Amino acid sequence: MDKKTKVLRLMEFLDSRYANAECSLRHENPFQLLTATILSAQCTDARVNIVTEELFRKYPTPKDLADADMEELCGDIKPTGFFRNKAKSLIGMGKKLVSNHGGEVPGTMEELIKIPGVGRKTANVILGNCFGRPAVVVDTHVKRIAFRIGLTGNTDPEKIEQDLIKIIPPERSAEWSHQVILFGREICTARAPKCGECPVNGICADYAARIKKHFKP
DNA sequence: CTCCCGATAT
DNA sequence: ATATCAGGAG
Repeated sequence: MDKKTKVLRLMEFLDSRYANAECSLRHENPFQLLTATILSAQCTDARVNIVTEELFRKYPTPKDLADADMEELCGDIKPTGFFRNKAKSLIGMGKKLVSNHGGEVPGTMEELIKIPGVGRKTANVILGNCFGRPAVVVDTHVKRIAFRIGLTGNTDPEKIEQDLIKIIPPERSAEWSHQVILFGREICTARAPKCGECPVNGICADYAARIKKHFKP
């Protein structure tokens, strides 16, 4: 089965199961989403949302983050893990927005990835959710699922992004990313994927390999 | 490539 | 006990 057929069937399933999928990081503006996304590295969205509830009250603007005390900010975000790296990133991000972008979140990939703590994944979250731009978000779930199904043979996130851009309709790429992430949390999990109850196991290269391995004549 | 790191599920 | 969670920097 070719990739385009797989993507078509996958999207059909995703639309039926996860209609109107939205960003699961709680936010009210681009600055808040950027903050939450930086915190979301190797951490569940649910935990980020717990932390940001208070964080957004304490640091409502980029300037507030720019002026934040390092030790205090570490304490504020500690439950999300990697807190020293993330605190440094958030302060650097605040300073960058104030000094280079008039306190606003920029809307291009080129500018976004120059911000401390922001790589292509985080940049695509912002472009897709705040600017309505085509954006395939290659996070741990998208990476795992694209590889399992056989939509890519690459393991490098940027190459996976390039592979997916060719086969996902641009106007739907942002929502597609959300849907795949929900699918990854619920069914196609990293540790023990629920292949038996997976509605799209028929298009999955990894599932086919598992079946073949278990079936020994 | 390694390091960063707390919380949760398995 | 260990793998994993909306990764990025050096």
